[in-house]
Amino acid sequence: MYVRTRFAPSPTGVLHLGGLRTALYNWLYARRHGGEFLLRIEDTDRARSSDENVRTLIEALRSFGLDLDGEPLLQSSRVQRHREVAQELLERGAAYHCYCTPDELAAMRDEQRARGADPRYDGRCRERTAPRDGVKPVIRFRRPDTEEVVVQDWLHGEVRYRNAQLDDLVLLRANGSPTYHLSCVTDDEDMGVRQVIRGDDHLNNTPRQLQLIQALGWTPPEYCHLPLLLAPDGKKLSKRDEATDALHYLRAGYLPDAVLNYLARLGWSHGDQEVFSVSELIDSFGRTGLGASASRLDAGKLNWINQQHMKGADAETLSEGLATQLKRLGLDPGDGPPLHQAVEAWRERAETFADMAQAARWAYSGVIELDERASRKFLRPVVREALAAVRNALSGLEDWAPGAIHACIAETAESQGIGFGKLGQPLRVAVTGGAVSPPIDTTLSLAGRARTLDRLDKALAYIDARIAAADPAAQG
RNA sequence: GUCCCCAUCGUCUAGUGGUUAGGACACCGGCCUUUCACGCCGGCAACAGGGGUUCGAAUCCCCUUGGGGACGCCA
Repeated sequence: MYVRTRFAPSPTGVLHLGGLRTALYNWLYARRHGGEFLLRIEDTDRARSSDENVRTLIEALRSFGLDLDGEPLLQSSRVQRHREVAQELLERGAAYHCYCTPDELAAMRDEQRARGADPRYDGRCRERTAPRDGVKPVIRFRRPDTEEVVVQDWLHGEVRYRNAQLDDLVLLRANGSPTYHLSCVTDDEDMGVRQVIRGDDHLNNTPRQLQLIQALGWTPPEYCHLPLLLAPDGKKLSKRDEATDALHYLRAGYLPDAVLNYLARLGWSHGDQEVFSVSELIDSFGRTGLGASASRLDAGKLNWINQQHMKGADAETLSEGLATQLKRLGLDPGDGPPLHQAVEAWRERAETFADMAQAARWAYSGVIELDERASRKFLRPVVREALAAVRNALSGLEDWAPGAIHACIAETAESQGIGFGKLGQPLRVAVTGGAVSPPIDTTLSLAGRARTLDRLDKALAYIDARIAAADPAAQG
C-alpha cells in the first residue's frame, strides 16, 4: 500500500513535545517506506489561530529536520469544499437540517444527565421537513443504524463501539462553517492520506469519522493511535510548563537529532538499541516496535542521549552550539580559544551545550571567579614556591601547546620534589577558578599564555594574602 | 455517570505459554586516571491485586484497583 502520512496540528500555540513525537512518527513512517509526509494546519477555529502560530509551527518542524512533501495546507482555505461535501451528504439523505438552538441542546443535555442518561443528541429534528422561523439550521450527520462500528488500529487491534453510543454530530454550523470531523475526513480523503497516525485522544473520534467515510463511499485510511506523553510525575503534560515546548530544548542547547532520538524511543523500541542517528531511525522504524501504554518524560535519559549524540557530532555542529550558548552567557566566542579546540575538550564532559558553555566560561572571559572551597583547599601557602616556579617555567615556554605544557609542568614538579597531581590541582584552580576542568595541559592550552600567567600572578597574590592574614607579624 | 484505552525495576522498555524475567537511564560500589567526564566491570531494583484456562502463565480470559482519554454549533 502506498504510504502518505500527515501531521495535522491546530496552531493554537507552540509545538509541544507530544505533537513533535506524533509528527516524528508520521515522518519516519513515510521516510521509511518511501512515501510522503504532509502538513495540514487545522486553523478553522479562527479565534485560537494566528499567522504567527502557523509560522512558528512550520519553523519548529524545520528546526528538527522534519521536511515536508508539498506545501502546508491551511484547512481554512478548504471551507468551500467542506460545504460541498455536507451538501452531498444532505442530498444522499445521510444528513439533515437541525433547528435546535444551543440553549435547547444545553437544556436537553442537562435533563439527560439529571436522569442519569448519557448526554447525546436525541435526533428530534431527524424527521423534520419544515424550517423553523428565526432559526438558522445546522447540518447534522444521520448516524447509520448498524449494530456497531469497528475501528482497526495498528496498536489496539479491533476496537468496537456500539452504535447507540454515538449520536448525530454537527457537520456544518449555523454560520456555515464546517466542524472538525467533516473537515478532517474530507481533507484526508482529498490529500490522499493513507495512514492516520495521531494521539490516543482521537481514538474515540474514529468511529464517527469512519461512519462519515462510509456514508461518502470513501476508503478509510489505516489508523494508529499513539499513547500520550505524560509529565515526569505521571500527570498530564501542562502546556504552561516550558519543558513542554519542543523549541525550548533547542534553545537550551540540545541537539535536534538527540531530541528526536529520545522522543522516538518513548513508545517505540528496536531491540536493545538506545542511541539512533536519524538515518538509523528511518531504517529501523516501524509499527512492530510500537508500544500501547503512555510514557513519562525523563530529563535524565534525554540528557544522556544528548551527550551520546554530542560525542559523535562533527566539530562544526558542536562549535555552533557552543558559540550560541556562550553568547547567551554574555561571553564573546571570539575572545578565547578556537571553538573547535574547546569542543574537543568538552564533548565528552557536557550533557548539553548549555553545560558546555558554563564549563568553558573561564576560557572565554577575561576575569574568573575563584571558587572559595577550591581555592581554600588547593591554593595553600605550601604550594606557593612550586606555583611560582611553574609560572616562571611557563612564561619562557616557546610552544604553547598541550605537549610542551605537559612536559614543562612535569619537569617543574620533579624539580620541586612533588607529584604531578599535587601541582596540577593548584594550577587548575588558579587558571579556571574551580577544581574541575579538562586535563591540565589542555586547560592551560585553552586558557592561552597571557591569561594563564595573569591568573597565576593573581593566585600567588591570593596565597600571599593568606600568609599575611595567618601571620600578621611576617608582613614587616 | 457512560464509553474507550492502558498496566513488567523509580523511569524508558525487551518479553507474545516453559527465561536464573533481558537491556538502558538514574542510583550505589570498583577499575582507569593529574581533577572532572568518557570508558570498562559489578550491585540494587519489576510482572498492580484476585479469580479462572492449562501439566505449566508476565504472556490467554474475567473481575477489582489504579492511571489516562472521550462524551460541544473546540480541534
